[in-house]
Amino acid sequence: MHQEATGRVTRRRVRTRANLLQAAFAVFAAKGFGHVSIEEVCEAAGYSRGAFYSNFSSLDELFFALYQERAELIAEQVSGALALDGPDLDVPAAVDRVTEVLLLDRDWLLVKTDFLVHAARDPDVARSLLEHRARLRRAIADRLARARGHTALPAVLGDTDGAAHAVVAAYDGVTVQLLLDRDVEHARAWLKQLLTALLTDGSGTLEDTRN
Amino acid sequence: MHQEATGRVTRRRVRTRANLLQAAFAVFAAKGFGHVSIEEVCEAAGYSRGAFYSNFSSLDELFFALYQERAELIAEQVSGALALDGPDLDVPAAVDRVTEVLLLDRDWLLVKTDFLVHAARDPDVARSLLEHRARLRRAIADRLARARGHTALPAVLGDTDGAAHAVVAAYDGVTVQLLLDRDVEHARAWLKQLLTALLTDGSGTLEDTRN
DNA sequence: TGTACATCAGTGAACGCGCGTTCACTGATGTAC
DNA sequence: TGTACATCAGTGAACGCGCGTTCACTGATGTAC
Repeated sequence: MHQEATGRVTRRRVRTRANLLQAAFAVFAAKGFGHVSIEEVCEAAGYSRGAFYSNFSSLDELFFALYQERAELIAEQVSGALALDGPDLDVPAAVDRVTEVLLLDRDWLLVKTDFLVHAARDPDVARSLLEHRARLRRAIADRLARARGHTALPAVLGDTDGAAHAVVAAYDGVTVQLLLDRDVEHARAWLKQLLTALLTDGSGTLEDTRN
Repeated sequence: MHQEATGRVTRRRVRTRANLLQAAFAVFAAKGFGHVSIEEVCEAAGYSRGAFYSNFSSLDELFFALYQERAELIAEQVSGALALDGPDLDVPAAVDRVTEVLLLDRDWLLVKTDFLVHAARDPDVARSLLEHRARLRRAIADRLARARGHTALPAVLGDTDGAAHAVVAAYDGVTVQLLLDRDVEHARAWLKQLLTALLTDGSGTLEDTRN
């Protein structure tokens, strides 16, 4: 690594690292990880290239740190949105709040998808991403389990764990469409519809939100 | 463009172009579009860099041509899988066949996802990808419409068009998981389960196919 | 709190490689007779 | 079918730039007293 064996971390270092990560996020979102040079990140952050090498050993390492940081943030927001209802879950309200968080930031969706294709080619990175997704699913499944009895899940998906899987798949699927058509409102409505369809017994017809 | 105004296209040219595209596909799949140089594509195809410039003006242009070609191929296979049943659609059988085609080739999923992040940053490319997706959805919706009455669709998704949207979203969602865990059998079972859940009224519980 | 000193963090110049791009050339292909 | 000629397609050397990587140096930061 780059800090000495003492484990000493100065404030300056923390600040520089944060600045580099923030600048990298913007540059990655704008141009795509594959088309970004170390030089560009440093320029955007206002540092020389030496500063980069003092904090990271490669763009890959920075990208990994960046993803971890942001994914952690999102995971907390989702947990927060799921926790608001007290002990019993109000499924439609929770769907609304989670949908809001998940599709808030196009830049994040871009960077997240860049990270996906990156992880798809590196088993170690993939494992870490899979673990992150598994944690997210577990949080959803746990929350759904607490709501059972109040709102019945459709049997086709199996248990709450199956439902959580389906929620994540729906999120990923809607993300793809949103990345292409840039229509956030439509994506949100569509995701709400999908999630509601998946999480409630299909007794009510929803309004049509498609193009 | 690169051929003269005459529109004359020699066989040699066709062959070279096809060789370059095929080599590019392999190289893109292995390393990712963002990490591939023109030089690498030429080396893989066994041509000099001049040959590349004689056929394409940039890697972006080649990538676009490559995507169009392959996507067309897949679309035909899907259409074929949907058409096998004669006038009336056997939903479960069709789901099996389509699932088989869609998740057959990991390399294609990788390249396709690379193309997605590429398109997400270029509105012109995005439009073309959206049109391709719309065509695919229309084919699905048309086919579903012909099966109605035989197999009822769940009302929550709206009409056949809504169902087609959901099918594509499910495909995209499962693709993400497959890219990470590389478990094709699991992905296939999971996609079948999702599609069946989406396309039939949820009266039967399917076996559990998750990890 | 202030000063002296040691260590650290970031600078910016330098080096060199990979590769994008061009182009004069030559062997391959197609056409006319 | 064969030959002569014109045009085309791909070659490979050359140029130069962008940028990854290194490193001696210096201002910044933290510590000891």
